[in-house]
Amino acid sequence: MNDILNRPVKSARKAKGDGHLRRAEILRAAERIFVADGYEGATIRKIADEVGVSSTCLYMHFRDKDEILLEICRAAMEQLLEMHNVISQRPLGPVERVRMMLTAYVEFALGNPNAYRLVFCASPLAGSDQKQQVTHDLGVQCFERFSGVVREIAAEGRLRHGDPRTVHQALWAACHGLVSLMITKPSVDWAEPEEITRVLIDGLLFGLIAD
Amino acid sequence: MNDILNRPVKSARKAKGDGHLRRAEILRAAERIFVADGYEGATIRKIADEVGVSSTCLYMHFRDKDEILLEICRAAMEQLLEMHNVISQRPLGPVERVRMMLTAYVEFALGNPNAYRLVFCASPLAGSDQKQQVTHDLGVQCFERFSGVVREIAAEGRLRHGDPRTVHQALWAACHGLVSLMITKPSVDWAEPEEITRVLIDGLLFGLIAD
Amino acid sequence: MNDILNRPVKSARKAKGDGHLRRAEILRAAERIFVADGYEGATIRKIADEVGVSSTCLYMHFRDKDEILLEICRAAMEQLLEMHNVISQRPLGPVERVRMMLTAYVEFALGNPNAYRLVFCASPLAGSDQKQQVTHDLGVQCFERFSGVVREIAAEGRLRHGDPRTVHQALWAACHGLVSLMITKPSVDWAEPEEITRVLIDGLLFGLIAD
Amino acid sequence: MNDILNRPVKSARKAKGDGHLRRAEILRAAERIFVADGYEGATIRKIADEVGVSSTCLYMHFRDKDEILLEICRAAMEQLLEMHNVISQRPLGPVERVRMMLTAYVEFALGNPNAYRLVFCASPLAGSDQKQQVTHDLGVQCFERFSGVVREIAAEGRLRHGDPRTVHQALWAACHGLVSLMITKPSVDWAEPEEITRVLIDGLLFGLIAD
DNA sequence: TATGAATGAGTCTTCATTCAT
DNA sequence: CATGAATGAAGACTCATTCAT
Repeated sequence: MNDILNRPVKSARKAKGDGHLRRAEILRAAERIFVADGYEGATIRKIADEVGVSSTCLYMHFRDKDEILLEICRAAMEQLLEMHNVISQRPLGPVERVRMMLTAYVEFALGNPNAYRLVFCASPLAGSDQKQQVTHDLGVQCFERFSGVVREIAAEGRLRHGDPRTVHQALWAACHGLVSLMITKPSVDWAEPEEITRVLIDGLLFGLIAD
Repeated sequence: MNDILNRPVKSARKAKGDGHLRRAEILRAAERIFVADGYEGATIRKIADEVGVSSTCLYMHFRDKDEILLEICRAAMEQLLEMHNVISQRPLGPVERVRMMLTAYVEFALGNPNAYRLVFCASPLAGSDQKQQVTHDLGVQCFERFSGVVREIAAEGRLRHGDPRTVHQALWAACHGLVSLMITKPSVDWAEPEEITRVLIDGLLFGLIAD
Repeated sequence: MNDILNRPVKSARKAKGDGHLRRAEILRAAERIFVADGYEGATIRKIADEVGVSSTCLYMHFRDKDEILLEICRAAMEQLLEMHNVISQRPLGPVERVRMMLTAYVEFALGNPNAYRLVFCASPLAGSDQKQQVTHDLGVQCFERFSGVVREIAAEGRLRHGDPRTVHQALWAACHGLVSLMITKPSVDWAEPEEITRVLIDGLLFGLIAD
Repeated sequence: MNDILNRPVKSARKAKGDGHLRRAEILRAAERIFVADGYEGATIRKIADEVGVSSTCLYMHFRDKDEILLEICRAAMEQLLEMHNVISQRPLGPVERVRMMLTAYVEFALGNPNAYRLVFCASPLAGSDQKQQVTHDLGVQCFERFSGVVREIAAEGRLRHGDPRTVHQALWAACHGLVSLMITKPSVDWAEPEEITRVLIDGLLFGLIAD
């Protein structure tokens, strides 16, 4: 599959690295499978095969299946949160910051479709309590980042309709819709991502926020 | 060996009717389970028990599990399409018709969350080819309904930004985002459905379409 | 393995009987395996193989592994209890009844070593709560049968040492010891079962009960 | 290839001593676990964790799991045999020596319930050949200790019933029954251990041996 | 002497599906 | 039209054991 044949074969067993690497390798494989086959389809065996190790081996690095998938989410979401932190501290007007945040959100999601889906598209009905709790928390945490800046705008009396919470949720939802559809319906003849993102966000901000 | 043929057929279990009714009955039961437990949770056994027949019996009416769930989707989507048809023929301006369509779309999705999810949130990569094809077709068909009316608006030169396709996709995506988030994140403290729907759609239309 | 080749082969699947028989057949096979390999060694697969069916098939007749083993115990213990009931109602003196009961107990155990072991030799630490409860209840129920008749003897003032409970427990324990050792240590050069049973019981009764 | 010999042995983990001590340490840990969780519950991992070393390490001191557990039994049984040796050499009448031996046997078993169980309650059919052989030998060896003294009594013509072998086996069996029941049925409302032991042994000796 | 990493065989259980009647 | 009985493939997970260092 890769250039394994060129490396000096030291043993029948894999001896790739020292633990830390193997863990990361499993996470990458799990993410690929999860992306391709969904949560239920991402079985321990498939992941193990993809890595090229035994199923048992996964249990040396993760307590159980959930821990693997959850770890994927956590890692991805942290990036998103960090991006929002950076934007928050820029010396810009609130509308501009919201625009940047939403744009970053869309870009992030399109660049990390798998993790995005696990956190934002998975049914809350399915899966263990633990999983629910973690994905829910991640989602909410992320969502809350928009909250402050929208309230700033509201404080300036610039909301055309609705209260801050409603506007905040509507903005988030619209962006989520764009990315989730583009991810799950790739066969649709979508407009250029940047173009449609701009149209959607500009339209929304123009429609909801007064000068 | 088995004198069952001589006994007056008076099934202890069910004597509902012949065939057509049974099929519908299965669909209703399957929908209930599917709504309650999601796709993976809707096992053949559960459905059969809910109907009160043997698992084998389901296979007399449907080829396999997918066919059952897909049939549920098809039925649901037909309602949505029909609603759009009705709206299309109303003697109203195009913007008004778009507003009604989007509103109806959101209401429909919130009222049929599981069918909606199967069609619009499931990964297109997962599942059987048949399922993929069907859900994809249903989704696209539904999406196309918006297309005409947006082009009408564009023909009147009223689009503030973007070409008709982009606007059309943005509108759809925004509504999809609202419903899919409300469905998958019920624990979020959502604004009133009607209020947020109105804010989102009005904001979008105001932002994207000029008078 | 057996004369299966001579029977008219009707189908690749087994079609032995109508459910009731299969259940009994599984119980018999499970008992054989359990006897040979102990509780942990009696795996679902081994039992299924012994019966000649798939593992899955066992789950059509029993909820889980415990239910199988427990059913074996229950059935066996009922025989023992019934024997004691019969003896209780004989018009004999209490010492004679106790002697018969103990003798019957030993004979039963030697004739049903497997079930006996599951109920009386299995560690109370191992296994599910359900299993513990059931085997414990069976054991206690059985043990209690001796209780009444020993109290009768005590009421006649004929106990040489100890209170009724102590004597009762000592009698039971001694018989249990005999059978459990004969079962678990077959390689010991045991005296004739009837002879040693008689010597033990007569010795005990003589030693503990005055004329 | 391995310069470990040149390094100053100063294990970061444990520097308890060299080999002999570690072996003993493992045995103690294994016994704790074995006592708490039974044979099947005493996994290699648990034992290793209890000691604070890796699982692999156990294999440097013992061939396999059985060897560990067997060693525990052997050690325990040696104590019992030693006790019997001491009693044998006391200048007492044979009946008195038998009484002391049986009492010591019961006390020992109640004090070492899990070792006792492994040797005397485990099915001889289950488990590896090695284990069978060892536990069997231990059991028999222990059993034989009673033999001589009972023959002494018989030589004095004091057996009320049965031949020496039968009486010998009956005595042993009764004591085994008491301890094995008390061990496996702790929830029974047992009489005081000393009281019931005395009643059982005195009753038996009185019933089987004439003055 | 000890380890971290890995394995293969095995555990129970559940699922969609099919056969013979 | 419907069933009871059965199946094979797969699920997650655990165990004793063994490499290479």
